[in-house]
Amino acid sequence: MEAVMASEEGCGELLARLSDMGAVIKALKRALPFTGPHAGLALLATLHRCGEQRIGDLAGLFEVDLSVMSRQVADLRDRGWIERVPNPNDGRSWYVRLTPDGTRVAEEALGSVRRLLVDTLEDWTDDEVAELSGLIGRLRSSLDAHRARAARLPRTARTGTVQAGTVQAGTVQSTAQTGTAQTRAAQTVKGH
Amino acid sequence: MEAVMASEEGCGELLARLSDMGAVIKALKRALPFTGPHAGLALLATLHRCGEQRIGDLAGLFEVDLSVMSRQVADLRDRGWIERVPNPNDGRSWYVRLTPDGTRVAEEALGSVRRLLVDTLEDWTDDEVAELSGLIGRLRSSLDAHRARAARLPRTARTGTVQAGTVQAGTVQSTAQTGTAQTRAAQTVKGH
DNA sequence: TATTGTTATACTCTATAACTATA
DNA sequence: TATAGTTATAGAGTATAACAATA
Repeated sequence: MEAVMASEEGCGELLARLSDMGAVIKALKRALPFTGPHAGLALLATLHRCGEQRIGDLAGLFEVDLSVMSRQVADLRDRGWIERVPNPNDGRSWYVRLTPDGTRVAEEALGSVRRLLVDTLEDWTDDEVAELSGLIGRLRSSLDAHRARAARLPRTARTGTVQAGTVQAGTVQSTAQTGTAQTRAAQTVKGH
Repeated sequence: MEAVMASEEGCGELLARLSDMGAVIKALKRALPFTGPHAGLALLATLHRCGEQRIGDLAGLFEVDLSVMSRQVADLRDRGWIERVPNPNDGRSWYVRLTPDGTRVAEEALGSVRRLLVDTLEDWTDDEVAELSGLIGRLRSSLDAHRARAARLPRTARTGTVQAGTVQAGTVQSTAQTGTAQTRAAQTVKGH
């Protein structure tokens, strides 16, 4: 046993901290003056950050069932904050993107939380914040990679729903971070 | 503007990662073979780690309303995993602690997630895991401190419910980590 | 009068299953 | 036959408010 690998002790401590993290997220949500479903705000934020996405990919990104994302999208559409555009390459799927109204709402709400966070982290350096962001990002990558591994090897073949959505989620994040989003033109409709 | 303080850019990035963290937590919960309410497992874990606690303190620790914690405690009590003991110093409040059955359930479930985490973090060093744990813990401390600041200064006095619960939460965690938990003897009952 | 905890009620988020439409 | 998405339904989890008991 070398001392380098992640130990059960270390992971036990991390587990306890994940509970803290859940509490922090809850507290931030509560402090947020946002007139709408809070789950929807996270969706707006992602669309604002990463550009238009397919509903299934968004479901994978947020680790929720496709039906849940479908409902959230419908809700935000009713509020006029997002719109669906047909996928020219596949008549079954849709791309979802912010409307101008949705962009405004997203920017206002995000600005508000961001300022709250800046105030909260008054004694943090930007490097420390970036370090935390980086480690969380890596945690998610590790999780996705682990599930990809588990999906390749194990007990006979699976349908692949979960893994596909999840692995794609990581991809979406990465491309979005490097600015590749907002590709794919709109129309060429078909049915819908 | 020095370059050290936490910037809006850095906090915006962290915000996006918090969403990732929410997804990770959801995924871990789902992967968990636990026959019971998942919110309850977090509660068992805390009692196992920190020893007996008052219901109100647990509510603050998890950032939920007292009524929510009361219901969760009742549920776990119905399952025989926790029990309440009267607080000899205050007839209104109760301490909650694991039963032997609850201890077993908690250890089994926690061991399972811990092993999953060890597998997932196969390319992390123990130091990196500790670094992430530390930063998350500090994030929570900063949030609590910020709310304590906000509660001291602002718009007239408040009742203090939120702050009290929250600040105490931090205290509970710290003492527990240094092994001070499991203090306070049981009985001397009164009414109940 | 304030605080600890419980209970009733309602609302949000979520998953499962059955369905439609397209590939 | 498989996949993308929708809808119906049910189950967690949560907050608000009204309540009881103790400080």
